[in-house]
Amino acid sequence: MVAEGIPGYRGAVTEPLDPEMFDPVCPSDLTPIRFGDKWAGMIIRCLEDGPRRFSELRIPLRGITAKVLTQSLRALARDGLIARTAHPAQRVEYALTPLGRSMLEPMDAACAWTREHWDELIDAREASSAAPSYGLGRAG
Amino acid sequence: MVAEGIPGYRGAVTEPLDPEMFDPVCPSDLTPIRFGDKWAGMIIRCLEDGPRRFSELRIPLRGITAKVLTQSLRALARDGLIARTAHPAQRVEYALTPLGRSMLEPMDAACAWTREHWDELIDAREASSAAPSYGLGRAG
DNA sequence: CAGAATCCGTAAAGATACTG
DNA sequence: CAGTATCTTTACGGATTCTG
Repeated sequence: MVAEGIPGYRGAVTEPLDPEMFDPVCPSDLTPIRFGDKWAGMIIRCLEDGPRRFSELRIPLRGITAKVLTQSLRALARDGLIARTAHPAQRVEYALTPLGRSMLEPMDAACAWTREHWDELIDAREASSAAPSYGLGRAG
Repeated sequence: MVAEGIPGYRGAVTEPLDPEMFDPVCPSDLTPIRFGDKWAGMIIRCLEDGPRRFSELRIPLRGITAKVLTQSLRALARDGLIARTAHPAQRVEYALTPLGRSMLEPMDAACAWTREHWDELIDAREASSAAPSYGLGRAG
């Protein structure tokens, strides 16, 4: 298809984009690499080694307020990624569900990618901050 | 170590969380599964099959304004994930760089996870909307 | 301790009009 | 076509105070 190409077009000849490719409100498309809110990933990571208490979570999540932490925990619980358990005496714990734990795999893949390409990312940023043309290219 | 455990604690005995585990401003920790802004992932996905024009990108990105698309494209270019090329006659194309293309791998992993667990996610949401207790558990 | 309720500032996003 | 400029709206997160 599109065998003839487009007049004057020298790039790759590709199919037009599907206008509905992001239409169904489906996270597998909508959030290709963006699960949850700002804190979700970090919370999941904090629960990796076992259940944690509310106050315990606030330590590495530097400066997160109780409100925001509560909101994030609730959102994760709503999606079945974590479970809340109230023990006697003001003790509440949060733990990964099997579903939540399974999320560690794609998370690790994302972290590995960032580590692998960290230098390239830094270099790109430095290059673009040096030249305020942020990578504007001109085709001759 | 923590061999004795915590008095009255019946869960898993785990090391305390490292207070500095998210301290270095390093995306590999900070953004375990959250690259870029709201649109970054979708833009990367749109460029998977080859270069695309500005207007072309606006189609599947339903309703994105020129301003927001410009901002997102600029941010991606700044990080070296996409390249901008201005062809003659008001024709500007955006294409994945090798670095940007390499991001498709972790993105695919994330998408695959979501597809695999889609039903569980839906079920969890329905269960929590049915019972407004959003998964509050009580330990006996 | 584990939140809930309220107020507030910023920043992201959207609408609209305009430009080379 | 590919943006820019400006204004308005909204969402997000933070600070503070209060409660069982």
